[in-house]
Amino acid sequence: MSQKIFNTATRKKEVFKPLKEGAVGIYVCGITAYDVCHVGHARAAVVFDVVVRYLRTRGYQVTYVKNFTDIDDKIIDRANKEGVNFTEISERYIKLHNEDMAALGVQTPTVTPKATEHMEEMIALIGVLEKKGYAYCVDGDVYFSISNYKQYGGLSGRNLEEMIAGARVDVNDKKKNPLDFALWKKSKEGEPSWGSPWGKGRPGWHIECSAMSRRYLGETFDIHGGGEDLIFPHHENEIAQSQAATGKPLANYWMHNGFVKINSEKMSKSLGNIFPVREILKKYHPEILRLFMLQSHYRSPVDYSESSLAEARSSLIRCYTTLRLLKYAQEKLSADIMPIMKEFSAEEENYIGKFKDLADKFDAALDDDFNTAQALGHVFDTVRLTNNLIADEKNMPASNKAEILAAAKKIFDHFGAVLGIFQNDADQFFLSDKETELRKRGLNVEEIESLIKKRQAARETKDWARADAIRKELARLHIVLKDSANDTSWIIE
RNA sequence: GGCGGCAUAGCCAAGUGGCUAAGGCAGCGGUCUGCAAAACCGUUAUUCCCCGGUUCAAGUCCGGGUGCCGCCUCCA
Repeated sequence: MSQKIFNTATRKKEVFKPLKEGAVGIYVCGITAYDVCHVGHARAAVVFDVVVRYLRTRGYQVTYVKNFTDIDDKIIDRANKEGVNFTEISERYIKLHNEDMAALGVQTPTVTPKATEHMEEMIALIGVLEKKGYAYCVDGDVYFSISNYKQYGGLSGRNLEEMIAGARVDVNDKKKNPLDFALWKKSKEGEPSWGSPWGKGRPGWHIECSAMSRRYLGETFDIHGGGEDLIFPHHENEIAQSQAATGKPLANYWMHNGFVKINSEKMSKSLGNIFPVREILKKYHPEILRLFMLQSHYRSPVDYSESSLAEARSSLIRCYTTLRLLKYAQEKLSADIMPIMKEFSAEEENYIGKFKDLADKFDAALDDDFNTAQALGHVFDTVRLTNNLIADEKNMPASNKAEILAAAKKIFDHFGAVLGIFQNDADQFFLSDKETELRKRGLNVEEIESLIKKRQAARETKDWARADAIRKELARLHIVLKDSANDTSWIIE
């Protein structure tokens, strides 16, 4: 089956055809480095991480470019507030961004260019636009002239009259048209600046993406992505700049991820509901956050709340419980001596066929515009099938069993590699989850363990009343016990 | 005011013309267990916001209505 992508430019799902057979160039707008990353950044990062991971498992050679805006008004503001150089701000937040992304299991893009390191390219590009009559300089500022670029508005589906009628664009006497946007901004006294043919200044926001995508991916590349808020004006402006300069399409497919809402409200500074990634990760395992986001389609809005993360946690625990059972079953088996290989029974063939079928369906879901929600449905079906298998395996010859378990493991590895989950050893996951939950609830491990020991002693003397009393006591702390032949394990719910 | 999106069970969420409307969470009944937990089996939407229409056939297409949301200003 072929890859399909919903293209914002046409508002349709299209069959993906890369410019170069077997290779994909993708550019995603990264962060402006002036504050720590929040859930919204995390979603965009995870969405495109999965896109790139999946395309790679499909055999594409992917060049993934994600930029850092490291010079911008907000960065300068912050630097002024703290009384430090702007580079100190941008470097600090780039570093924190990288830590957050690593924690989320987001793979590092192929190239992560910074705006300040591409001044020459930007200035050259502005020069071309000026020469071709698409840009004009007023008093040290350079603006892109919308009226000279007839296709303006193509991506967002707006026309000039409508936008002017919208009349919410800022008033600036220097601009010929209120929708014209800055390519180059004259610097004020004391502001960071770079020399240019138009005098000292710094680049406008949009030009960096045009310059850097061109440098690393060429004049036309396959996929351009970002958050849906970037459609207008950022991506519209990028298209105008790049296409006016080259006369060629900028990108063939435009992908935009939906927003993260917080308890059904828009996340915004004024509402004070910004959730930084690092705060969330103190309370939840990173894969929980990933799973939560991947359970919705990437273009839909997703509503972040404590309860939805708690639900995602239960779902992930379901998966890791099975992964752990699978691991134990395999370990137990490898300790046994392998008898001679037998033919598969009809029942065993049935398992193998079903696993194969689920793996195919998983890929088909991702082929269809990266439908991770549907793909996860198949992951959970695989969990159930694996549980069935583990319950059934007693009747199977060891060698056949080993083969089927290995097939199941391989499928989970594939799911995990694409979605960036199941990347922990199962026991490790439960350990880490337990630590997080204990910290969150301020519970003490020693106390719990000591109660469990007392209960164990009571059980040995068959003092069920006492054992149950302790179980009840722990249940009040949301601790659920699981008894096995000779010990008791526990988990926090 | 302009442009766009969404509305599916108690909650979250796939499905965009055709077999029994995925999956997760929560709940209930059962198997297992000293009791539990996990797992498994069964169960929880005669119906997809409302009203019309197209069609042999609609959650899925078209028209109208209602409600919610996003963008148009920096924003993932």
